[in-house]
Amino acid sequence: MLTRIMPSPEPATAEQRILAAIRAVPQGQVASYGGIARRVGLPGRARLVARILGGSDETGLPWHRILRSDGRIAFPAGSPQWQEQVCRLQAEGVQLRNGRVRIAAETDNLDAAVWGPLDPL
DNA sequence: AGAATGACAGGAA
DNA sequence: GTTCCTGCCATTC
Repeated sequence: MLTRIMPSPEPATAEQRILAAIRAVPQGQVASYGGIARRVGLPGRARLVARILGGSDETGLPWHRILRSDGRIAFPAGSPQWQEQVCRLQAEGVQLRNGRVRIAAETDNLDAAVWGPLDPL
């Protein structure tokens, strides 16, 4: 049989891969929209990640661990969603300062700070 | 088909 | 350090 053929490196749709990458972010850790996009082989599609995230109603999806590239929460400061995200992050021990994640001085890269040396970003 | 919009990113001021 | 402006992609009017 030729069943062993698995030509496509990406098993699912872009949406599937993106959601999977988001689910993979461990508790107490965060990642950026652009970083997620890169991890699933979609460089430059940060806004697509945002759209998928907002469109998904999946429960248990760690949407609150996804931040902007500068570590700032994407929602308008003070909005209900913003406050919700702040609460969830703090509950996981993420240090925030004015709705912005405090990043270790050593790593200026948000994703590297938390995801560690997984792969080059 | 062209214009506007959005849970973005990066560089300039 | 911050704010502002421009570039990008995909979707919706």
